[in-house]
Amino acid sequence: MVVLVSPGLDEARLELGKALEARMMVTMVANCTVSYSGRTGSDIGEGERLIVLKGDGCVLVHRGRDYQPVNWQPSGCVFQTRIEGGRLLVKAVRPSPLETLTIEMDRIEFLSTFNLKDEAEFILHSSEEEMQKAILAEPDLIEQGLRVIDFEKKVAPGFVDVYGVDSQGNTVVIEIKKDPAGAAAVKQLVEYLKYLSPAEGKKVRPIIVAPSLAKGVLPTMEKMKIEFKPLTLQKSLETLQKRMKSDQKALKGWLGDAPSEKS
Amino acid sequence: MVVLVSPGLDEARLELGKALEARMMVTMVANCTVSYSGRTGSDIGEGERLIVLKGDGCVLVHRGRDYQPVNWQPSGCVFQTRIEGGRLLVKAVRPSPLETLTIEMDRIEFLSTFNLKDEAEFILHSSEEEMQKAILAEPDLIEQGLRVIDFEKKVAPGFVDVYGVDSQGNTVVIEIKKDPAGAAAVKQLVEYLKYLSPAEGKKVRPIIVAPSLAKGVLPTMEKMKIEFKPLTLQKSLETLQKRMKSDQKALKGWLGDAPSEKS
DNA sequence: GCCTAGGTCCCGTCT
DNA sequence: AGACGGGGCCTAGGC
Repeated sequence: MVVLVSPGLDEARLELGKALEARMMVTMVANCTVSYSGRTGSDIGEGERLIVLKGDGCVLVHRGRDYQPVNWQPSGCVFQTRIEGGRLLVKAVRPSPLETLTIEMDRIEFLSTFNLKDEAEFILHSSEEEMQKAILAEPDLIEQGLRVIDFEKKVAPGFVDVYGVDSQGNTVVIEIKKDPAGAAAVKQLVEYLKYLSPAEGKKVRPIIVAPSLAKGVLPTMEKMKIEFKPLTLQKSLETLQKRMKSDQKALKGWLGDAPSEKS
Repeated sequence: MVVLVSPGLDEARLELGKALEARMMVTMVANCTVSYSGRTGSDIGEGERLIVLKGDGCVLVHRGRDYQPVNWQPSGCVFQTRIEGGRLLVKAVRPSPLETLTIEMDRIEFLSTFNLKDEAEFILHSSEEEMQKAILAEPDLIEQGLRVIDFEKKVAPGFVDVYGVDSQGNTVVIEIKKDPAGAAAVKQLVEYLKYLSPAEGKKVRPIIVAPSLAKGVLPTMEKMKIEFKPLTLQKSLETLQKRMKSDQKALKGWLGDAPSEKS
């Protein structure tokens, strides 16, 4: 770890180069201008900003406010540094699509480099995927007798979340949303319908599964005969939890209560 | 500006509190766990991360790699700090939607606080808007004789980018895309067509203006009789540039070559 | 490489 | 407030 307060440009460039070489993270606070050129272009004049360069080749330039960086570059960039006209220039070039971020610093308040030890796994509890898992594990969440045939099924250009048949032999097409389902969700489902046919003498039943419906969509849904089945993340998680417990119990039974091996 | 290297928890909490009170930016590097609870939930175990807290109440927790923060909170949060069980806890609570981010640090490598002076304006040279401006300034970019009547014209489900008449009196409806136009662009344009009628004995001519077309859309476009006019952002910018120069020349002429005032 | 869809998307804008 | 669309969106998964 290196911490420099108000380093000279040469000193800063030296540490910066060493750190980038070693794939370390660098944070700087500097008075700078930033310009971007690529898919579009941008410019911002002089100001003090926090600059973060990571070992995987991404860049963040943050102002004193706002969640979003004012300029950035995603992972995979090649860095160059050089001193020119009394300024420290840092270029981050992304090869594809070709994009260039250029930071020109004339006064560096502060520079530090770190090697962050972090092997932890990130666990996100629940999203659409959890709802899908719950439906696959327990189709009765939607309705009794539903059998799931496929999921993430490819139709024309897109993917049906869950695809199955109901107890009457009708085709069931489910679009899952974790947030209140709006017009976009309905449109998506309607689009899929064009490419799906029911069995002989049967119907296709499009169903939106979501915690609730946005306000304007009811008329369209009625017109298109789309059904709505409320399901929350909460409920999905509970279902999966229960399922896991009963699976464990079943496993115990199979193994005669012996503790299972660890992988 | 304050810079502390390996501060104790109490010292860190003191500086943190002072900085947050003063709406300054704080950056820390610490061994920590982070948990989030709100629209969904997440957890991550022990690891060293870069933590940024800004004066407008947003938080970023960055790992050693990846462009995106592993955890975050947008602007508008209320911060709380406290020491508990040998750890420094920082909570960032967002009132609506109610979400809580909790960072528990047990070893702080580094803490710094800054007051960033930055009044610069951010200028994005970009995108659809420049292309639209270019077309409005020079309709001949699309075809000779085109007259623009309106832009961002409201029709039932959205806004028509540019709306005009061609030299034959046909209605022209233009959808602009800065990227290769895909199925979505075609669909959007088709949607608008339902709500637009041509003049007596005339046609409605839908035109997609984009640098190129995505691969699958040609059949649909032919079927729907949608025209394609290639236009790049580059070309648009050149046109606007030229336009600006000629405007300046005209202005100079008006002012008798006097240098224009600075605002 | 392109295309599709999701995200704790974030963000502005309008009703 | 909710709803809708755009973003240099980013990112993951298929093909």
